[in-house]
Amino acid sequence: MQDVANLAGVSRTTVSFVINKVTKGNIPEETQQRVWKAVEALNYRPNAIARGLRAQKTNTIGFVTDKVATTPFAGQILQGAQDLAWQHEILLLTVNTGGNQEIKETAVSTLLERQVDGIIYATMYHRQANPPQVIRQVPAVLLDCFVEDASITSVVPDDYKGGFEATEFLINHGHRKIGFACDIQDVPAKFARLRGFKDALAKHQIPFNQDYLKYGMSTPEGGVLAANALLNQDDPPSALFCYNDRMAMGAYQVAQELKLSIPADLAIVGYDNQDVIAPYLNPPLTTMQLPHYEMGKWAVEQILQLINQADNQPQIPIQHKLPCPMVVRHSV
Amino acid sequence: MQDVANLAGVSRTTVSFVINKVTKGNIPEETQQRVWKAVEALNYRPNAIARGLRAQKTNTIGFVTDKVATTPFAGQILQGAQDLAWQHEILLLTVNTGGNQEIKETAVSTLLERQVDGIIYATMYHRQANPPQVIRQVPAVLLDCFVEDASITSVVPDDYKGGFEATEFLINHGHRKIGFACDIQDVPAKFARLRGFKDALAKHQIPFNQDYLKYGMSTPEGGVLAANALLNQDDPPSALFCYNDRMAMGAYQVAQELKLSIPADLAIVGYDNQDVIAPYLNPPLTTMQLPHYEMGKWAVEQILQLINQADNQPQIPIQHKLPCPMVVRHSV
DNA sequence: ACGGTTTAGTAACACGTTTTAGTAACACGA
DNA sequence: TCGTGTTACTAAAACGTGTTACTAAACCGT
Repeated sequence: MQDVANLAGVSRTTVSFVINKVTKGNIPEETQQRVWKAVEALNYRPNAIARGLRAQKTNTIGFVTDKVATTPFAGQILQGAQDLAWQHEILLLTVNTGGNQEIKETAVSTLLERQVDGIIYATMYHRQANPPQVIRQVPAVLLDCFVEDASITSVVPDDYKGGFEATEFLINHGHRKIGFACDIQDVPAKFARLRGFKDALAKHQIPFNQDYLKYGMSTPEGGVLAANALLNQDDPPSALFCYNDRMAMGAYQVAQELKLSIPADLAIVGYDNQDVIAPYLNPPLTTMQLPHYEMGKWAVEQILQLINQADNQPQIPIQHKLPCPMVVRHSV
Repeated sequence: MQDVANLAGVSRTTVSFVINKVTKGNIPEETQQRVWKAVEALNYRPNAIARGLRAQKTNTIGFVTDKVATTPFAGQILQGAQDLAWQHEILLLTVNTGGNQEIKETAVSTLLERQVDGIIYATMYHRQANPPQVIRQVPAVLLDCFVEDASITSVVPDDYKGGFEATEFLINHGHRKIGFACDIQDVPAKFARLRGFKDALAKHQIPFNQDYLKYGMSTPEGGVLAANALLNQDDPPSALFCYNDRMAMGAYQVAQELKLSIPADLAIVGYDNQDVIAPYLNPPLTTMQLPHYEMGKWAVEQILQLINQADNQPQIPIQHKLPCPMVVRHSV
């Protein structure tokens, strides 16, 4: 910067004013030109580290994930977060913990050492989480997870509404006998989707039938299991709502074995809109899309708000839900 | 830091010596204890930004990707890079450009402004790339891509060897009539795998048959196209090597339509080991795994080496290839 | 007692910015 | 001629570290 100042024949202060477009510096156009020429000539690039030290603000957001590799959704979350951050000239410092509790703690500490302006704490499926306490020292948003006492702003998919709409979609296509191939694990998404399922039935005066609710692991194998249980009974359902696309994949297999044609003999709706599965099943699967990209964006948006009002008295933390839009293909 | 010094009754210098374990400071054990107590009591956390400014080293590596969301591989690359970086207390500053050339330029500039110690430039499939020139101002490694003149260190999958081994695996299982469902696009991976395919045939004195080489897009639809062309001819192949798992998925569909049972009537080998496809096809697909995780690790390893010898005269850039291990399932 | 060495520590500068407070030079009106 | 206001600019103090060069005291061997 001193070199630029020398070349332009001004002081460092003036260079700073010009570069940062500080108008109250009152720098005439002609001088500004001189400075820019010098910047150009010397290929000068301001040092963001020094700037961060002085400004006490690094334009960096920490992004903590549990498992990034084992899920195809991570990329979408990250992309949403980055796209919005980029617009505000903010970069993401990413750490993933592999679910290891100790690493979680040190990850957040490390990010704080690096003076990030905020932290996004993301999990790869909708669940309750226990982020380290130190995360509260800085604006934070939980993504795809939440804390029990709702004391930290969080954003998750609206699984209830998704379950409701998926079911209603089947009803609106004339189905009355609708089975639910449900995840056997106790996760928030399961309970919400199941409630949505039941409420949609109730809304249309369809009694809930316990025989139309079967469980399996949230894998293709689990889908085979649940679909077999659902379809191999007297008076089987004519439509299946599957907890996720992988279970739906299993249901497709069962349908094929039973010589049921989709959607003529059996309608199927999945969940997740997993991009390597749903479009490539035969026929392509109608499913509910998880708003990963949108959650990423929302989280950054919210962090920015929190940062910009950080000095004011703390707002009460928002618990936000984003809708899961339906992707209609050909399985209904 | 001053507060810690006051509480421990020493100077800032001493605190710095203790925290950084600078032995030539000659600080006796007892004083060190006092300092650590004070650090603990005040919950002091060193400011990595200030440290970075002073040390002219930020322990940060920039990670530039083209498209992270549209591929399930991104997570594995990132994970590999992060795992190794974390061991060295280095964090990753990630930017993804969406393939936009202008964003590429500013992305690298932004990273340089932030004084990253090195830059990894990753693409999501093996190809030639044109990273911005400014990337050369700092240790850099290309991941899954390369520049024409080999002037930047790079790491890519060994597609030739992968194609060779996949083909030889089929030969060793008794197949002589082996078809290749090949990508129609001109990408480096295609040429390398095809060369591997031909060389494996040659090694075993099997003449290359032009009718056993058919093209299609690298999608399930493309797989259907190529597999149909390969199988609907007189004397069709008894085994198929597919350019990737998605094309293999299409081949499975064709096999089903032709009532060919896999692997009895038709053996299939894929490529990529895409985790939501390969294990869930019926039967599970034998395929070549792309070394994404390993490439991530290798890139960081290499960057660290480059950083630690940055003052010496420049080494000649390495062009590294990592093997694609075979994942044997039940399609052969 | 004395010179030299070790021990235990500190003062002060440097890293590259931003920003506050201030100053010369000049214009203008009375 | 003087006071006031504006314009164009700068000196210097932060921001929080790491490190070099230095010192005062204690110790040691002769």
